[in-house]
Amino acid sequence: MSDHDSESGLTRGELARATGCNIETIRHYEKIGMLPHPPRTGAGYRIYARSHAARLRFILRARELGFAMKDIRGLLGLEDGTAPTCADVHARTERHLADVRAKIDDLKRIESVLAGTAAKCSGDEVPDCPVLDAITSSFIR
Amino acid sequence: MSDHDSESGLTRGELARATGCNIETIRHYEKIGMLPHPPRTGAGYRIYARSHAARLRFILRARELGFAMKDIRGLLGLEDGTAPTCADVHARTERHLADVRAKIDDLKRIESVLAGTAAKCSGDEVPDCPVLDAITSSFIR
DNA sequence: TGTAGGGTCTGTAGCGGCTACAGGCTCAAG
DNA sequence: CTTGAGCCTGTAGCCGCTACAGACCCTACA
Repeated sequence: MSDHDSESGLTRGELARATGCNIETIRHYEKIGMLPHPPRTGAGYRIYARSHAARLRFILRARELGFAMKDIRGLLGLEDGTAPTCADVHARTERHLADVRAKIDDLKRIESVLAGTAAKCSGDEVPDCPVLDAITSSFIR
Repeated sequence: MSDHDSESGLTRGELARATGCNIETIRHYEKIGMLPHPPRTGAGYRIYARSHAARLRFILRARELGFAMKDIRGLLGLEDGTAPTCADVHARTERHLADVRAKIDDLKRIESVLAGTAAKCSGDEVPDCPVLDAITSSFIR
């Protein structure tokens, strides 16, 4: 590109490759305000700086950690426009941690039901199956 | 309703209450073929029999167990139109069980990251936060 | 200098799995 | 006969992307 001077910015595709993010997702995050509008070349190409890459990586890792989009917004200070305090972050993290633990418990219950019924299953070529019976009659929680 | 004779069928609302399912979801499941088209009254009201209720409960419980929609279709014999054999069900269940276990592992990793960083957090009214640092620099898996 | 091929731009539509209307009919109770 | 609840239909919206189509632009090579 015409103004790709030395080690300056990244194109959208380069940012995508650098972060492992889908290229379209970058545009999406910009549209919903998770990423700031980057400057553009004369021809309209987006040019991303290190700060954009850092922010995108932050979002992707928070996502990996299972934070909901609105929590990520909060962590980024996008809700009220001010950087969150450590106390804010702590509260949000504790809440999310509780959710994660609850989900682990749910899944463990599910696991035991599945493991228990699957073990009873003959694996035969018959239509009568203990797993189906278990789904038909078992209650979770 | 005019033909609500003794212990015959349920209306959509009654089925919803009887199963705990959202009333609109019932129509949705019919539309996507998870529930058969029920007979109708002269005025066009759906009338559900015991078999419909049983099938809907099956779907809801399979959903609680975390089965994906296409697996539920399989368990219901909707994929090839024939009742699944015990072997089919077993295979599907084992696959799902593996997914569940993988998800539990993921969440446990997430839990330990969150718990570890949250513990370091002062909870002060400052903007500098170890949780944010952790998200910025930690890699999952 | 021309051209081929990649990359990027925009807007819009689609995914799954529901959920929530609006606007009209029908039913049962008072 | 009226009132209010329930049901009918179709359609639109939700989230968080993802995938186009059709146009433009940039680089490399002949």
